[in-house]
Amino acid sequence: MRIGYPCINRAVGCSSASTFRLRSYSARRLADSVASNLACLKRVIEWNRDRGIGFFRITSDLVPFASHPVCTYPWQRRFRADFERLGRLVRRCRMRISMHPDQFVLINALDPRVTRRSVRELAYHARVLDLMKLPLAAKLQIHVGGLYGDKPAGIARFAKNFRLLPAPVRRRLVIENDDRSYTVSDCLEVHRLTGVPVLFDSFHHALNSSGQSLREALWLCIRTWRRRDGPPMVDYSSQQPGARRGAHAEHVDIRDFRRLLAAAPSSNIDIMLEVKDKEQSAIAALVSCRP
DNA sequence: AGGTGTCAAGCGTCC
DNA sequence: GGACGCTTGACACCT
Repeated sequence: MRIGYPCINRAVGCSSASTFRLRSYSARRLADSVASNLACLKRVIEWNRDRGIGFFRITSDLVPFASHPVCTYPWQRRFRADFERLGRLVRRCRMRISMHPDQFVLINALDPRVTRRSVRELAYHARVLDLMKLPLAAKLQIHVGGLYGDKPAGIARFAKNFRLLPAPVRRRLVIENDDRSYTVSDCLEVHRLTGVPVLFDSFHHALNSSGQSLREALWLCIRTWRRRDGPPMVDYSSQQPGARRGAHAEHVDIRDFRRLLAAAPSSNIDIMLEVKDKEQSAIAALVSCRP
């Protein structure tokens, strides 16, 4: 089992997500940002490796505006060697990598222009993982998408558009149950139609349940992962006491976290802690698992 | 140097 | 119809 955290490391003292405003776009600005982001990403991966953290989500801001028409800079060619070096580092320490394109990415949008932009954005994410030469176990996780007042139609549209995705995207894509629209059962239906693995989010399941117990939902999702997809990924977070329902906790609640571990059928899963203090909670969770 | 309004993209919810 | 939240953090302009 590997434990990880998303995107930002507050301890290492640099950011791999530095960006700028669209108005300030220039080839120079982009190249400088990417160079600085990649240098920081290397430091973060080494930081994780040295502390036994084997799972990490790379920020979508690694290459700012990568899928925007304004970005004509050949960043893939310019930074090819840097991506390859990073990929070698990741593979050497057997680290698991994921990415999570943000809420604007909708495979099942009603507006075909939105879907088109989403595919471009997904292609950028897949390109990053491909440039690093990471195995297919390095995944892109998204939600099923918009509801538009008709869930069965939303699921059908996802399944239809999934088949049209470029292969580099399709083979890395996984879907995650979300906190208000598509439940674990809905995601399992999408899996039945498309074969796409389901990433179980324990907090979202608690907020937007389809009736299964934690254990049952976890097992059902785990079964959707094939060997080539790598160990099933799971997102974990908990409610911040006193905050808005759905607000992520400041720090991991170790007792709650252990409930998730106890529900798992084996240790062959990778768990991402979506907690505000990021690497600190990952370390705390790791320590709690040690005998 | 420090304060703060605002930032590419879309949905659903609440007012 | 508009503000807000979503993995929010940090950019960029203001004083």
